[in-house]
Amino acid sequence: MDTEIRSLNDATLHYLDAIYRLSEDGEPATTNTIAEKLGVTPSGASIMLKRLADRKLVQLKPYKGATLTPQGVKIALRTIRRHRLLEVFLIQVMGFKWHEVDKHAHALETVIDQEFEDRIAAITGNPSRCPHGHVIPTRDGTLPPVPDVKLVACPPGTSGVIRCIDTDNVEWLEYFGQLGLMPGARVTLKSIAPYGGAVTVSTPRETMTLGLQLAELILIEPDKPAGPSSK
Amino acid sequence: MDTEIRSLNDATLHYLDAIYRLSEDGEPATTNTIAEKLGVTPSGASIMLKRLADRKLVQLKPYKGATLTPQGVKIALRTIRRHRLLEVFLIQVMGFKWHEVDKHAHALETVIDQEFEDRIAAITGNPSRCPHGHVIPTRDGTLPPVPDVKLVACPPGTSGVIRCIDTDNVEWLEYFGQLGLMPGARVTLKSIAPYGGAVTVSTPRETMTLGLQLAELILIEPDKPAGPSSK
DNA sequence: ACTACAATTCAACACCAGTCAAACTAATAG
DNA sequence: CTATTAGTTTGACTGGTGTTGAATTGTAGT
Repeated sequence: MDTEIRSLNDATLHYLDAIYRLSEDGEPATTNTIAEKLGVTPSGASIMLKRLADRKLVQLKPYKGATLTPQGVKIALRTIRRHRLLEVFLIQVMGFKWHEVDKHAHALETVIDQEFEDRIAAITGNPSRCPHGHVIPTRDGTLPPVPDVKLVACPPGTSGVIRCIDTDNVEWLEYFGQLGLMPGARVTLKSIAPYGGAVTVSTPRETMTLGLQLAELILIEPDKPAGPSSK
Repeated sequence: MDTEIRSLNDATLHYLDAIYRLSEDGEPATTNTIAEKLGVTPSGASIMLKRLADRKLVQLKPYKGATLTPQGVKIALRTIRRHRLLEVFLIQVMGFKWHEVDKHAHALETVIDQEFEDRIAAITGNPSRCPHGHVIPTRDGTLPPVPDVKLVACPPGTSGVIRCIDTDNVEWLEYFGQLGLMPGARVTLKSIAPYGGAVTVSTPRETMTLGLQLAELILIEPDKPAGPSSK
């Protein structure tokens, strides 16, 4: 192994993690959003970003935001792998609820070592996704692509299987859980009211209505059409 | 709960832990031994001790060593509880070997919270001792007394059950494990050669000879004499 | 009582991660 | 094209934990 030994302390890892997640959409992560996510002031984040840039972990365009360097990505993915494996472990082995695991995983992700990571992976059966459905990076630092699509981007009538509930908000997760909307559940999109209106979805058991903000968090794998029907 | 919130960071907890363990014999912990245990220079430890004294966590007699205040003891015992519970968990649930768990427990002991501690305690069945036999402090911060005595302090011929292997030395633990000398095992003290010589002990399976340094680490609960034989 | 030595503390400094308040962009509105 | 403003950076400082090296203290030996 190599990309390891240089003072990768807690703070550094949390910054890289945050930057990675904020720039998943392709846009650089801004100082403000990073600061908010980490609970520090923008000035603090700004200083820290400069330090990370000095260490070649992020590429910094002043006043424009930060993106990770390949080095930074590698380290971030390792932390994210540990976070997500820990989440699986905390539910499978320790009996936590799916809305409780994020904070524990966050605390643990920077203190476990490779040996511990490997052990968790083995015990949990090398899962490919975390309990919320996020893909777990592989040990060698790659992130397998997935066919997930936003439920609300599908035409009404679409059915499929939920693959991910894309949030770490505790209350929302608990709510989704109560509704039975979690990875593995079958859903059908009934309708989307226009202009940010309510979204109606049904599971085999019930039909329910969600605000768009929540509905947008649902990622599904749509059913394959029965045959090779074109058009 | 109360004794909690004031910046009890990593370093503080590790110091209190170290001081507690070094002063278990009644003697104050010296600056040098603390420094050595924590891997810092004596000057660093000295400074830190003063700070801990300012916070009323240790009582400091300059040039003479440090002992914990009741406050400090309480916090130290909580950390030690977490450490030892983690050790049990790491073996029982995660399948680590008994000589591997100390370092992992050390890394984790300062980051888990009360909820996590309670969960581990529940999963492991509220054990009263760690895998090496050290007593686990109770949740309310008391340390139940135990009847352990040093094997080498017993007269030759004494039989009993090993209750504790009192070291965290990885190699030694591994060696003890290979010999089957671990808590729960029956042993009989055969002989102790004078002037720090070899100690011969036997288990139901075999007879073996240990250096005094190792033999001193074995704590047993001697068999009760068959009846109320006086003398 | 004096000396020698080890243990300890002190002084000065360094590093990291943060704060607040002030200065500075970059983009937008008029 | 300037004025405003939201977002960002800088400067000066703080708190926490360390280091090195010099000064100090305690203790044991003669």
